[in-house]
Amino acid sequence: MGRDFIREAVEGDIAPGGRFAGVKVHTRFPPEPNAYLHIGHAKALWIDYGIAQDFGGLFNLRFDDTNPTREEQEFVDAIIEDVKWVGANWDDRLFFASDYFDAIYAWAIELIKKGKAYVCDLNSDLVTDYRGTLTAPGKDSPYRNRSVEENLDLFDRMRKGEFPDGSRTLRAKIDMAHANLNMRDPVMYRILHAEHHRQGSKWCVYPMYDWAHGFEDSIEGVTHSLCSLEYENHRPLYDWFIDAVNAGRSDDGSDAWGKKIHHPRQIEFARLNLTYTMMSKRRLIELVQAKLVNGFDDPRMPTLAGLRRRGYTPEAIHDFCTRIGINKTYSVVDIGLLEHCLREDLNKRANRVMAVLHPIKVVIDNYPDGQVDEISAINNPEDAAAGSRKTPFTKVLYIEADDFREEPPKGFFRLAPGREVRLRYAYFITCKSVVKDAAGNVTELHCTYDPATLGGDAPDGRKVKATLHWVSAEKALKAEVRLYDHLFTKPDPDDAPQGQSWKDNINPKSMEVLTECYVEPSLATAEKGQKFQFERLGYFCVDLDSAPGQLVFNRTVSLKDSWAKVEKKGQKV
RNA sequence: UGGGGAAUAGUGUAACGGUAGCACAACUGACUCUGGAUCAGUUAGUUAAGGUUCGAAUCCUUAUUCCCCAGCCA
Repeated sequence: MGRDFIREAVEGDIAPGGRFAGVKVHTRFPPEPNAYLHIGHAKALWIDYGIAQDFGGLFNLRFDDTNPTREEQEFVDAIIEDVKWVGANWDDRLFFASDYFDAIYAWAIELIKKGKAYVCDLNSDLVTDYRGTLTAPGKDSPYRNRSVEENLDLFDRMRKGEFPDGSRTLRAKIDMAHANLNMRDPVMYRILHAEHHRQGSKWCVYPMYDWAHGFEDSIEGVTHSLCSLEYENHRPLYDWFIDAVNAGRSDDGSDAWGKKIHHPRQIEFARLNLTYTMMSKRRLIELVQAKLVNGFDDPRMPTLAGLRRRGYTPEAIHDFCTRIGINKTYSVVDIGLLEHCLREDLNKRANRVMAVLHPIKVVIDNYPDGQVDEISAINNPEDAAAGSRKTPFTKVLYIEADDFREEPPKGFFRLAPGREVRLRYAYFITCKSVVKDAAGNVTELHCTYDPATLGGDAPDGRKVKATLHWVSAEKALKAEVRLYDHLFTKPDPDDAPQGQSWKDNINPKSMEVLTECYVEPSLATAEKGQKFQFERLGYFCVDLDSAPGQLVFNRTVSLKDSWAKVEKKGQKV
């Protein structure tokens, strides 16, 4: 019960009498190494890997590197790191489509010999012309009926590099009038005099994805080729190619062409879309190249590298992938769900610390000069094992500027002239007076504290309505904090008026850098990537740019802020 | 106007002829040394019209809407 449609199909396939009865379930994640992985890939990855796990099967990581003009080693390395980080385990099954080029080439020769493929001299434009349209049938290439011998000779010379790029292709002989355009004599090989990141200059012809992909899965024994919806129209072609090779072959290998090759089953599902997010690889590359973000691992990017740097955890991503489910319906998931999964995970594991992002100075007038109280603070109320720590309290402190209002609006519980509040784990303080600069801005608060309230409770039982976070002005560490917001201002970045584009919807305030922040001294030894909850503010992690004495934090996600909601509502009225 | 898919609260997803459920969001309230967390509750849905059936989100028919396909990209 509650099983997704793919798992149901797999279950049927491996059941007695099923297509793969008695066979071990085998899946794969087949990225093209031409960009960084994003959260949408994590969904696909988690489906592929999760199904292999659930059925006690095998999972491969395979790079689909059939186009040397856009693939690079940099992306291979980045993808491996990302897949590892997400937590999918391919054991020793890391493969490259390019390692199968010889086998795939041999099958192409076989199809030529079987009269099912031919060398076509039409150039790119003419191939398009001959293909017809969605509603009109195409027409046969004039080269469609070349002899097997001529095709073999020409294809061999294509491989040897005798012809320039684009001058000829090897095509499958299917049906130029087919209602499915993918079946109108698709190109199997194109001539490309390009250096391949693994094959060097060995090849002058490269297989097209459609021709190669089914064989890659076949070679690896993949039972279930899971992919996104746009490949649904291609499935009949993959089946045709495998069937074409298997024609003249038998299970025991006694037929003319030998033994049949494995025929995987492809199942398609809808790719992930997120509100306020762009998932197109092309556009993510564009954002990076146009320097609209600071690289693929910019914490605002939906790339796995970006999410990791932002402070996301693999566990939050797993939870998210599980919750969104699998289907064939176009859908856009609320990014709030991703953030919810993150908060839920971080709430359990991130230690609490105090940090003041927009400091305002507080002087405790009746607190002895030079005195330091080591205040005991709980590291994580959700995890008793996390223990506690000491944090210094002194006469001069910083609190959040937003936690004080000279004229508090209705519903504001925090500090105001004459009001008493609690400083978390420390003392009750009462605001006595305010110091302003020439422009009338509040620069300093003078308060008194009640020594009897050490630890945060009043012996006389009196209550306060607010608890504020604070740091010692003298002992705190100065830090840089980067606040992030959605990269786009609209739930659908493509929602732009006539004449404008998605780029006009980029959020100009997606990053705010605060350089005057103060964090409690216990953070001096925080390591890159380490995650914390800054009490009452949100979850933060130490950025890659951080250095000892030069701490830099990223805001991963804010805490839910019900006061902000109340205040907002008050403004509307 | 060709072919291939898909339609369930605002969003995502269950229900496989038998009480339309869950999660996120939103809104109430309780509790709280984080206006956090937690807990309790509320609002809100089967694209439409016919048909089959004791009974339909589910089966049939028709319509509507949305997505994908005319790279020598993947």
